[in-house]
Amino acid sequence: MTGLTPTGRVILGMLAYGRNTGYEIKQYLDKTTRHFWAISYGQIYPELKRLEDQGLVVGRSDPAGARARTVFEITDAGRVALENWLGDTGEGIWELRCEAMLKLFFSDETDTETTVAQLRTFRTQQERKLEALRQLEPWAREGSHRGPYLSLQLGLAITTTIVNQCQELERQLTEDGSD
Amino acid sequence: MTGLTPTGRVILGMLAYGRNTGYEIKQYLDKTTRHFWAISYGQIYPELKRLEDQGLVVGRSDPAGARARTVFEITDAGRVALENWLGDTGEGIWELRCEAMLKLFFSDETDTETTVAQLRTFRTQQERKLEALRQLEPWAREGSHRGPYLSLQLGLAITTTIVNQCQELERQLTEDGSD
DNA sequence: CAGGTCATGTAAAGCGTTACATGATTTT
DNA sequence: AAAATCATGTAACGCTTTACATGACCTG
Repeated sequence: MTGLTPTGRVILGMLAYGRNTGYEIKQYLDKTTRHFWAISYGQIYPELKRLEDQGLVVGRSDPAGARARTVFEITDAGRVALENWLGDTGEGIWELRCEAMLKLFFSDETDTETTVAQLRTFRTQQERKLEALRQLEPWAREGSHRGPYLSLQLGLAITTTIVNQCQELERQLTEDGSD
Repeated sequence: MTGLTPTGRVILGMLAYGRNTGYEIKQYLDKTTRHFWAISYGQIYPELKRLEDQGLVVGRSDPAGARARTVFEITDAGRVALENWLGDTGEGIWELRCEAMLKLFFSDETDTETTVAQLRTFRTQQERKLEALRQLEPWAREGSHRGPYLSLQLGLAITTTIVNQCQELERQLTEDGSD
């Protein structure tokens, strides 16, 4: 009945949160949900069209001067679809794809120094993410929406743990390189 | 130069770890790397063929009775490719796709009870994962390989944090429902 | 006037899952 | 004899990224 794709759900949510052009959706998404749900222009524009075909959004041309611009709004049917999704307590998508963990898993095929170097690269990557999330904190706490702050807390907890655990593993590997 | 796809790298690693049929690779992978890197039969068999075309693995037919079976082995060139990958300290793939966090992010479009219910579903899912990881621990610790245990420690840390943070958020949401 | 940002879109390719199809062997 | 496990594979479909293409507007 829903027919709503994962991407469609994000877009509907973004529209409900007042982001109303494809461009603006992408900007906001890159700032916020990118850490746990990324999408690209290649999906956004076709999906907006599909959602309009389904009557879940309406777009009207609203050029800024000579620059083309289509402003979208969520419809009542769209709101119902969004609420249905948010209310569905079935298990949702959970996918982790971490090449660093894969390398760690296969690290018996290489030497300890290389593995430590891999861990450091991974930790640096995650520290950068952590920094980005931390800079988001004031904005999320002071905003009128509670959701972004809730999800940010989860993101911060996960990323902090990864950084710390990498450090711990680095320590383990550099310590007992003796036996 | 590499041409090695992400899936190809996993399979090469699995072969190096002594898993030598498509079926056995899938079994082992479902037991271990599934938590941070999943692949399906639909990728394994075609990829084994591609790797053979590239000279990175060799397969020979080794039927058990009348049951067809192809046993693969990693070649010297395959070992080189594997080591190149493991030695490459560039940043690897990191992708998280978490619908629960997405729902949390958009939770201002629904009521608090629904959000708490979502958190509980998510936590239950992660608790199940945690249990599966914990049952893997003795095997990983006592095995001849160190890598699986290292990556398991990371997996346990991440999943534990998710479970705890969900609990904390549930507490936050059920407490200050008063103001 | 150059560089950055706003804004929209498409095409091709790659990646991956799901569902299906088949059949032998082993365990209960 | 049924059920589980071993074992291999394909086809269709869907999702996503990357790269490309275009052009207007704004700021220094």
